[in-house]
Amino acid sequence: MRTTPIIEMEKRFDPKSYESHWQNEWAAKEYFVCAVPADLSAQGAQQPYCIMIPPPNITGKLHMGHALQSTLQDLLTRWRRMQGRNALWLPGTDHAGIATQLMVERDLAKAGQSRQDLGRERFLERVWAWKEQYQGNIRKQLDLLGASCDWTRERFTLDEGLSRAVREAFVRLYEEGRITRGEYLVNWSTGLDTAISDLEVEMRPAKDKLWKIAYPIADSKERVVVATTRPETLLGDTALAVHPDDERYRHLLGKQAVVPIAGRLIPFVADESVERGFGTGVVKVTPYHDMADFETGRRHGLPGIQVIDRKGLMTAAAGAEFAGLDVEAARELVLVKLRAAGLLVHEEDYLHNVGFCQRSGVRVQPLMSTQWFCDVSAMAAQALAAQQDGRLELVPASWGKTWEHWLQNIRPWCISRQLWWGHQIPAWYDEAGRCFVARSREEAAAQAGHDRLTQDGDVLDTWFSSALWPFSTLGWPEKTADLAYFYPTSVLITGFDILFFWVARMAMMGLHFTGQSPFARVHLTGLVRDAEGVKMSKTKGNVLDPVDLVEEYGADAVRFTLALLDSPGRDIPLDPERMAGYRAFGNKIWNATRFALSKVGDTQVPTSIGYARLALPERWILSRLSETAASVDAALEEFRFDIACRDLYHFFWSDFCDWYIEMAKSGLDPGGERLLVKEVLLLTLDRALRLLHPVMPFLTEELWQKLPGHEAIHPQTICLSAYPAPEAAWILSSAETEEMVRFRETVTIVRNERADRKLTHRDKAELYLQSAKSEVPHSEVDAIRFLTSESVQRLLSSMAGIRKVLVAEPPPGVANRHIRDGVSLSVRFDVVVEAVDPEKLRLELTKCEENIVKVRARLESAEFVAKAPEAVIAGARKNLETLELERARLRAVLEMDSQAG
RNA sequence: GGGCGCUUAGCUCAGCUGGUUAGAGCGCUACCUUCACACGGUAGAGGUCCCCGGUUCGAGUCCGGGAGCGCCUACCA
Repeated sequence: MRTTPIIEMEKRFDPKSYESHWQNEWAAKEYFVCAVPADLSAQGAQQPYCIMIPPPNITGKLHMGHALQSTLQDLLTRWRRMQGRNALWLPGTDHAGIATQLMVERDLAKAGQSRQDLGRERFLERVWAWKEQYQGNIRKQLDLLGASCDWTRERFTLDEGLSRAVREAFVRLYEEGRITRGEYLVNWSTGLDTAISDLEVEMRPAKDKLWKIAYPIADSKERVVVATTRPETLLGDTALAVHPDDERYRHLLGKQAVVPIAGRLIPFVADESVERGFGTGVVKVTPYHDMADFETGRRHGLPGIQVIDRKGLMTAAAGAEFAGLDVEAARELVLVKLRAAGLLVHEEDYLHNVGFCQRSGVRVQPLMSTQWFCDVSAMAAQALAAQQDGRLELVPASWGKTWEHWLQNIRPWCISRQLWWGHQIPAWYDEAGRCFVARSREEAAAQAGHDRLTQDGDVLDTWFSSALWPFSTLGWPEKTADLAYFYPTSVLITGFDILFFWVARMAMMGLHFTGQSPFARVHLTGLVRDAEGVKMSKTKGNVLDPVDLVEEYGADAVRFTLALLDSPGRDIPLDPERMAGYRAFGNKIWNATRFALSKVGDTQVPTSIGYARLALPERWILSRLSETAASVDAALEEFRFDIACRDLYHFFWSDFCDWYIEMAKSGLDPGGERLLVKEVLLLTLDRALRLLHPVMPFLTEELWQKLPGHEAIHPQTICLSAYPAPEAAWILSSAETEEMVRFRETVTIVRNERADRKLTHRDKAELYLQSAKSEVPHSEVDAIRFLTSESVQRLLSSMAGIRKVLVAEPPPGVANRHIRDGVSLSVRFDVVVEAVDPEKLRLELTKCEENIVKVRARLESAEFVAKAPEAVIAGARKNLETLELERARLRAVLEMDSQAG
């Protein structure tokens, strides 16, 4: 027999000492590389499980949101992999059109250059060089977090394969008549010099002014007053609108107004969109510079006049003295002239919502422009139906209404962008201006009958390629084995902030092109905020960097914290203090393992256990282990990562460390050995580490590899070992559960008595037991027999400092008498003890009496007794009994102490 | 204007289909350097569950109304 072996483990764990080692090892051994099974019909063929990473921007750095989502994706992937699924987590990056182009342009600007100086071709070379430089960053950061991606399948949205998918999708949608090219009023960003989609417009309150301007009526002395926030656009007015039922203005219908300054005559139109109560009830209509007016103009067949150009400058159509002025200057000049003409009636401060370009921050300028549009109405109906009939489940389900509302009110998607970095639109024009949409230049030439073609200079909205991500990454439009096997994917995890940008569009495209929802379930996470709940932003300086956090707390603590804080439908306030707490949890796991290894000698991790030979403490921890395995599984099935982590934490720290290891100690002592304690210790530790592995992969691998005989569980790695399943046979019987409760209560009573007297664990005590009633039912005999048994006495000795358990009347002077299930327990300390603080006792007594009143009142209510279920009534009765006994004890202690004092 | 969510201990949050004296982490207090762990142990203090009303034997939990906060959405110029 070996005595205490030397365990070469530090007292404090140090994540840095092993995290990168294991990440390298896992990558080198290709544990996470997935393959389609050769024979899908074979018995025991693995079921696929697939998650597509929401591709981070290629030039980007991972932020806390990525860290959160990656943690959850990895957690699910590792869990399913251990459950035996062929689990693929496919990584990749997004070319992020505008974001990336802006970064490179900013870099160019430092050298005093613009992209136009370089020209399209050389500029794109520059961007590709950037891409090469940054590509590896994302992987490095995911590796740091412990991500178990299959990097052999890494994809990039501008890869040849994905680009082919983009062209294919575009051409098919064009052929179906869903994609069209035309001139419409679009959201124009003068900051980016491109059109943007509705989603990229951010509505923000802006402090403006509301001006009231008088328009003379033609052939009349009358004037009509109009309210506007944009007087400069009156140069492009083509009508004035009033509500059809507005008595004040009915007589004007059919007449004409004179546009101030411009002098043009414009008609009055009656339109129901006009709010009679706002302003004067008369609206100027500028179809080419206002979204609402565009619609009004269409309804009434009004022409439009473009007075502002794509740079935000006034056009010649605005008049010679305005042409070339920017909007602000033009406004001032218009106001000066109106004042001079006596037509400016009123001016007031005005707060209203205005559209800003999300990316560049400038005010969006509605502008007439020729763009490509995708009519998504039919696809939206599909996406809506999929959600409603359950093919696509949103978690939390509360997002359903938002989903419905957006899809029901969807408008055409402007998909062209006046940028260079991205998928160039697969449309070619000949000298005659004819347009040929085709999969390649050759195909377009074949259509045209000649090769004198120029490709459309615009690129597609980045989200167009992202929308194809779940299947373009698997080889679509080819009918690949990957696509057949892994598609549709199992789960999507992403932030609610891109529900429309990305999730809805993937659903639409996926359903349209493959006939299947691209994912069965979508888990939408909240936003990661700072400790005070404030949104992280560079300007506020409260941004936490996942890389820094991993450096400080270790990846496992970061992961555990993020997963634990992910409660459904809630944002995540991230306090680094909290991470320190879960780093301590890592240390706890480390030291529990260290303890076990120092005690088990040559014992190997058992693969099965002789359950019938086990004593109560061993049975109890196996029962808790089994319950935990069940609850963690159930929680993960529902994406309740918070519950899963809490249960694991509680099981490991409270059940395993605080109770089981303490109980195991006496069972390991020479002379008092219980059967199979070492085996159970190792078995529990092995399974606990495996249960924890999906959320804390590094620590668990490091420790699991140290367990003697772990190779029998899996020859190589915990990553591929089986996830522990609940064992129904290990659940304690109710009689055994009662015994365990009794034992724990007894320990707590003794500890309380000791603490009340400010004694230390060195002050030993005797425990006196008696039946509390004159007649002694069986259960109490059992209870006393249990508490006086040798094994329990040994446990009470090591855990509660009880020297001896006696069945006898406590000696005089011992007033404390706790009654539990008909057994009275009194603790007598060896040392002369101080009286318990009477103030505290009186407080307890008061509380106790209040409760007695409450419970008694309930039991005396006839209705309660008549209508409440049996169990609840019995519970209340028992409760009352316990409270009354407690009251008696407190009174006795108080009385005795007062006599003594 | 429409929709959604939140309001529970000093802080950040759990509380499933209503059922004993409402929980966790951190923080706080007291005692303990006990041979796995001071990133520890034991014990403890701390809450009119936002307000009002209703249903019920019983409401943090269900229903109605209100207040405050947050987010999404929207053609009152």
